[in-house]
Amino acid sequence: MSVSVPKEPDDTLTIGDVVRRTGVAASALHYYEQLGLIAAHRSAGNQRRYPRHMIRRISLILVAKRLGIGLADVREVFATLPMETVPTVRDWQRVSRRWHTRLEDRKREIEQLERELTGCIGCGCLSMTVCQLLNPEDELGAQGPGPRRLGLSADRRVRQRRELDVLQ
Amino acid sequence: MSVSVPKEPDDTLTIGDVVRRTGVAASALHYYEQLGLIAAHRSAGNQRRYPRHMIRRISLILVAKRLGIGLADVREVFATLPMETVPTVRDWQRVSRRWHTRLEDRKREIEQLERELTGCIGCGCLSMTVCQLLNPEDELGAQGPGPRRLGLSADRRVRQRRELDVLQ
DNA sequence: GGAGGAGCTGAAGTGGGCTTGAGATCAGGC
DNA sequence: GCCTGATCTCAAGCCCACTTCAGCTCCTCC
Repeated sequence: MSVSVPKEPDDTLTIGDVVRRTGVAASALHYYEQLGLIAAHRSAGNQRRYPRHMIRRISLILVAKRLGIGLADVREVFATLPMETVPTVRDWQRVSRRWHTRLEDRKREIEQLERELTGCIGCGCLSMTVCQLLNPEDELGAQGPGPRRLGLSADRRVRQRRELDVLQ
Repeated sequence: MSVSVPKEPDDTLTIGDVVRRTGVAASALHYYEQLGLIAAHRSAGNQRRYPRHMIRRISLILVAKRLGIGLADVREVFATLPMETVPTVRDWQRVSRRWHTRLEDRKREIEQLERELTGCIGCGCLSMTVCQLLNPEDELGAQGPGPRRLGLSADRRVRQRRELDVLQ
């Protein structure tokens, strides 16, 4: 805003520049701005002018997407990062460690599923004897009226949390 | 339909039974039916009556969900399974192997990300020297006008399909 | 035979992460 | 000064996997 640094033309990027450099569509950038994930100064004619370091924020958003992290969560993390300046190495380490943990959780989840699935291939699960994946109806029925569910709720995000609950 | 087996009351399940046994909401079952993933006979009063083996299909849908597989893909796989009878061990092995492959792909993806992220934590990426994750703008800029993107497509589903395309 | 819970249909709503469209303004090269 | 392409805003639309709702019928038990 009232930064004393004079804005030279090379100092900032137009939205088109950012689109070309990141591959993120202008409409997505608008959307991220709406969510408060990124910000831009405006030209005299009300056009967005991005400081160069904003590219890094956008890169982080893209990383988060690859990690399967929702924008709401990204927002939370970004709330701790400076919007007007380049984040420090410490900032980045904090974020990347946090996301690394997430990643490991997801990996553990997948490995669990993999074990179950591998077991199933071997055991010929359709006989429904000891399969963990295809929870047999008969056992369910035999367990009485208590609703022993398969433990999978509707929403993906909720589901992931549940599985984490189970695994930890 | 014109199956000669007499329908004894115990032979089929009401939608409520299925809900209790699988934990899947009735509305979701309606939806799956709409998509052709499951089917039910109807009572004289137009109520759904599920053959017992339909529980297995539903279990498979739940497994697919845990694997992050979309219903469209499930549908594709289900097209090769018998709707009116219990699938064979071979059928199940085919499906589970297919999904197992998927799972491994996803795991490899995560491991790749993990490596990148770990590397980044160590290298202090904010200096933007050799980071694979935070693709430095300067390098991009130095590479000339060619749109060297970050290589991350918009949609998760599209991305998954892309990966399949690449891997198969 | 009556009460009340279970089930039916079709349409609309939800949420995340955007895209598309309309209609207008801005920026920069000739 | 003009033309063209870039950009602006706001609203609406889209896809997926469901859920919710309204208004009605069915089934079971007493």
